[in-house]
Amino acid sequence: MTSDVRQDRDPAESRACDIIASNGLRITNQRVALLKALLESEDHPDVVELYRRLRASDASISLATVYRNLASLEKVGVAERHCFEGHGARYESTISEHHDHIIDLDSDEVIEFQSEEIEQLQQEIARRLGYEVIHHRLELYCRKL
Amino acid sequence: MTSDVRQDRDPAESRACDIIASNGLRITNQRVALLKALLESEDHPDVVELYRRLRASDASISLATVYRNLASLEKVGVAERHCFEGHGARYESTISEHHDHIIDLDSDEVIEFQSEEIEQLQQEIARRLGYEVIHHRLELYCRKL
DNA sequence: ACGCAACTGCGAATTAGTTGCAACTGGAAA
DNA sequence: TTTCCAGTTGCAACTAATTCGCAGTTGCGT
Repeated sequence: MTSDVRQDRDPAESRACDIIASNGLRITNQRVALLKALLESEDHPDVVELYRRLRASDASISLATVYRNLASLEKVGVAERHCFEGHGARYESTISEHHDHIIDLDSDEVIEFQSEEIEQLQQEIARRLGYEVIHHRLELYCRKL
Repeated sequence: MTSDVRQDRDPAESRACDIIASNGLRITNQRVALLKALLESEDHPDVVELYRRLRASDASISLATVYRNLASLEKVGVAERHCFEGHGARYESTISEHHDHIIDLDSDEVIEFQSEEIEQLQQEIARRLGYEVIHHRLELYCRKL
């Protein structure tokens, strides 16, 4: 191999690799390439789009590997799968801050937002019903004003 | 036909039929049977489960018809499709009050709740970002306390 | 350097949902 | 009520999305 997988310049990448490794998964070239692709993505790419981007630098990576690694990264909590209405599965890394999504119904654009206030209300509601929130998912389907 | 489709005893059913008809869709036996199945469901059945329930009273209904009618009912706003994590598509009728969902991660049970406060916060956040909320989706993945 | 379980590419298989088509049927108009 | 036809249906074939088996490869602990 010509590139050394362990050169973790990006702190987010290094952090993610620690999580991956500490879950007993190996740091493979394909895995790291996928991780990088996710970390670099400003958008919320679907599986085939990620596959396309990865093939740009590694023509031999297979779609099955992309699927398998997305599942692995999701399992250890490094990636998140979204299934917005009317679309297939889309992914993003979860290394940055947690956020929820606004989906522009006209342009399909996805905008991220955070609200500590909503998160607290969610926990309060759950607690009132005898539950603890492990994670959540909030999608606002919107149109421009 | 032995049963008259127009005998709308249930006001919810009758209301839904009005919406369906006013959207140019026909009130067919299969459609009404599906609607009834959804209105009667306390749970959030998936497509095959609905198919199973419908076949109990009409052995000739086809899975394709169930798929097509679920899409129709969703399009006119009478049914809602959910895609909770780790599960396939599940449906419920939207004739009753709007609500969001708590998903019990251990039992897969789904609990419904409402929060006017959260809804208002959502609208406020969207407005601040230049958007109007058309509809939304909030899922709390929880464990019992 | 060694050994082996984890991982990978490939293509076949599976699952979920859609579609073409000929026959059927609501329901509006006559 | 009768007619008429676009909307609807069952069936089977089909597509898209995802998973799986397998043989060969490769991280990485020792």
